[in-house]
Amino acid sequence: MELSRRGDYAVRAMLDVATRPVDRMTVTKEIALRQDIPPVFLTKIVSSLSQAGLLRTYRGVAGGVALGKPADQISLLQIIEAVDGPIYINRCLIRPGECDRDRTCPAHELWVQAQGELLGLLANKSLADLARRAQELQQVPTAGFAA
Amino acid sequence: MELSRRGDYAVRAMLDVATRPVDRMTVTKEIALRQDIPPVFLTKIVSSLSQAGLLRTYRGVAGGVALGKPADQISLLQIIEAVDGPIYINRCLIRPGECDRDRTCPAHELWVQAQGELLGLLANKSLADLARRAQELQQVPTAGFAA
DNA sequence: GCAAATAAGATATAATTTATCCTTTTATGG
DNA sequence: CCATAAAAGGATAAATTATATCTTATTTGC
Repeated sequence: MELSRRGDYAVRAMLDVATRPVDRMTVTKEIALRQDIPPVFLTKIVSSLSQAGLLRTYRGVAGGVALGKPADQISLLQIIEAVDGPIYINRCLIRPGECDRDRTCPAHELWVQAQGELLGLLANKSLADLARRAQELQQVPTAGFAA
Repeated sequence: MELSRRGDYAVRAMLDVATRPVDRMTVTKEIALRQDIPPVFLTKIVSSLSQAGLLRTYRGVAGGVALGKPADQISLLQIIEAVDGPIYINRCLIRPGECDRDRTCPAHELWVQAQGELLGLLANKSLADLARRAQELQQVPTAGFAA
C-alpha cells in the first residue's frame, strides 16, 4: 500500500527537471544530488522515463536530460506507471478475470472504486501543476510573509 | 502501491464471519477453505484481528471465532490496519517530520490529499455495508433475474 | 485424560526492491 | 583523433518484506 522508492524518485526527478531553466540541460548526477536520490539508481529510472517518452536524454560531453514533452501533457500517473508499471491497489484488479469471485465479492467492488479515485487523482494532476505549485511554495517560505 | 495479501485475506475472512449465521461459531480452517486462504497463515491474521478487538476467539473443542463487535462498528480501515499497521501511500507520510522537504515539496501535498481520500473511503465503509452487499450479490447471480 | 480448537514463537522460503559495479556506447571540444 | 563527460545496459549484491510452515503451548468439553 506504499508507493515504491522508484516511483517517488521518478516524480521528484521529473519535478526537478521541470523547474530548471529550459536553456541549460540538467545532468542526472546533479538531480541525484539535489533530490537526494542514489545516483546510479537514478540512471535506471531516467532510462525508464526516457523509454516512456517523458524525458529526452542526450549523451556526450554536453549531454543531460530534458522533458520529453510539455509539462502540462505529463501526468503524475504517467510518471509512476513509466517506472513501476500499471498501478493496482489489490491483486484482484490486475486484469478482469484475475479473481474468480469477481462477480460475487463486495470487497472487489470497493477496490474498483478506490482504485478509480486514486488513478483519477493522479491522471488529472500534471507535472505543470506541480511545477507551478513549487514556485508558489518557494516564494512564500513561511506563513504569509514575503520579504 | 498494492494491498498486502494479509490485508486482503483479513477483509475476506472478516466478511466470511460476518455473513455466517450468528448462532454457530466459525472455525478458521473452514474460513480458509471457503475463502481460499493458506490455513496456517490465516491463524496469524486471525490473531492480529483478535488483538485489535475485531474478532473474539475461543479455544477448545467447541471453539472458533466470532465478531468482536457489531459489524456496523467495524470499518474496512480498522481491519486492514489491524493486520498491516498504519497505512501510508508514500514514505514521506509515515509521520510529520519524516521528510525534510515537507514544506516545500508540491508532491508531498499531493500524497497528503490522495492518502486522505483513500483512508476516508476505507474508514466510511463498514463490514456491515459489505455484508449487506454480499447478500444482494448472492440473490441476483446474473444480471437482473431472480428465480 | 483425550480430542479439537486457537496462540505464539521461531524460522524458513521466496520474491521484490533497492542499490551498486563494471563495461559499453555516444557525443563534444580541442 | 583523442580525452572527457555523459547516458545505457548487464550482472549482481544487499536489504527488506511478504508469505508460509513447523512446533509447542494452552484452553475447553466430554
